[in-house]
Amino acid sequence: MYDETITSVKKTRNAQQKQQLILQAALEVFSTYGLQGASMEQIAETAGISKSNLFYYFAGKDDLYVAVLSQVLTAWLLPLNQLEKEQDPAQALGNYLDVKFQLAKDSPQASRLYALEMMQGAPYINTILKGSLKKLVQQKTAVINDWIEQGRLKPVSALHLIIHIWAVTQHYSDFTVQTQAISGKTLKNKSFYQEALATSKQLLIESLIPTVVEH
Amino acid sequence: MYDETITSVKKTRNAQQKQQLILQAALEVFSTYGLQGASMEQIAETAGISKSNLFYYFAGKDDLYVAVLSQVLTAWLLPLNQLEKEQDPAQALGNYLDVKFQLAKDSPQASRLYALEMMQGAPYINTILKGSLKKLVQQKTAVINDWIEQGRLKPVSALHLIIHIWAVTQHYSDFTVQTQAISGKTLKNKSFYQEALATSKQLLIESLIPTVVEH
DNA sequence: GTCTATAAACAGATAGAC
DNA sequence: GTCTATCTGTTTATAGAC
Repeated sequence: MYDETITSVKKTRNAQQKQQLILQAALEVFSTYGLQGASMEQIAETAGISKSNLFYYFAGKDDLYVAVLSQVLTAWLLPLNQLEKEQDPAQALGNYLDVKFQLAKDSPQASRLYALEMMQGAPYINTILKGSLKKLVQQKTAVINDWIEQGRLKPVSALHLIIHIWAVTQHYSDFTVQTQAISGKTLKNKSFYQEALATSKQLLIESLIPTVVEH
Repeated sequence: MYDETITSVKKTRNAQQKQQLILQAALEVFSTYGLQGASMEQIAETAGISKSNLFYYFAGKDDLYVAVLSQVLTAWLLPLNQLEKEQDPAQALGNYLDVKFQLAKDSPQASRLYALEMMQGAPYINTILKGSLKKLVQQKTAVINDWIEQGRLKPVSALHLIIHIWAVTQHYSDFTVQTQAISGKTLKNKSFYQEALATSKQLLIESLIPTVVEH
């Protein structure tokens, strides 16, 4: 009886660990070759298991893809939740840029997978985009517009400001090869990282902070 | 004799037209599914010809891909050449943004193909990036730095400014689905196009134009 | 849970008739 | 130049032994 319990707990733990192992391997392969370009064999190999064993854990290629994509999507959209109108605009937006740049540097695979899914028309997450993401963006553009009305931020299109932040962070992550080719550096280089982040803050945030006029 | 000449001219013309037709179809399919995800069958189908006929015009999948990619690469990097230090900074940079936004709107497939190639490590054009693109960027960062030294532009990292412009234009093109999902609009919508472009100019260019101080 | 073997479909590419 | 037929390898997915 004791043994059974212990064994079953162990198995559950192993199963969960193995699932995470598979998801990690799948992220690696899917983010490199895309959904169509990736093969289950390659994913199994990367995870260090057999192909048929992989099919034991996930019913099919699509199932596995959706599982990986869901994880990425959550991590990707979470940081925007932090923006609140009670905060100082420069601080809040600066913090958001910080977090997004961190993600761009530390999770290039997640970034690429997200981009690949978007570029193929987001067939698996279109409903989520039109649902919770749209709602989230509406809330946060309201926050930014609030700042503008209070004179704490210069007039700017809130929607396009958010898009610009997404564009830049996504680009530094997804176009590493191009950046590396023309500059020899990537976000992994500390001074390059600081320079990129500083330029983003200068252009996308500081330029929007009203200059206090003394009387 | 007359007939032969006419026939051969016709055939040449047809062959060229057909090659262009194939390249167009290939761009469509490659940009949607990526190199690995695309199939020669699908490309042939899109072009309205048989698979074996496609193999008559292009030796293999890679050959066709490189042909398409070369066309895109040329169109993609050409506009940057226009930047010259004799120009007015606001005008020159504004014009560059105009052209890049036009491309983003009118050539979403080329944009996507370029992005896909980058995201997969640019295996087919890495040498070009490290060669002529790097050289081009060095020339143009020099132009921007010249403007800054002359006090015609506020201090900013020239390299990262260029990267920011690339990031934004690429994003509006490649992430159309996301933009559409959250706003209901794309660059095809005139007012949305104007708003996006205006915001980019505000953040990436106008914020860098020195305010003339009267004495 | 994990393996070997294999089915079934599909992909890139070629041969050869017309 | 274009077609049909086909070869060859790869891919998703399953059956069944252990």
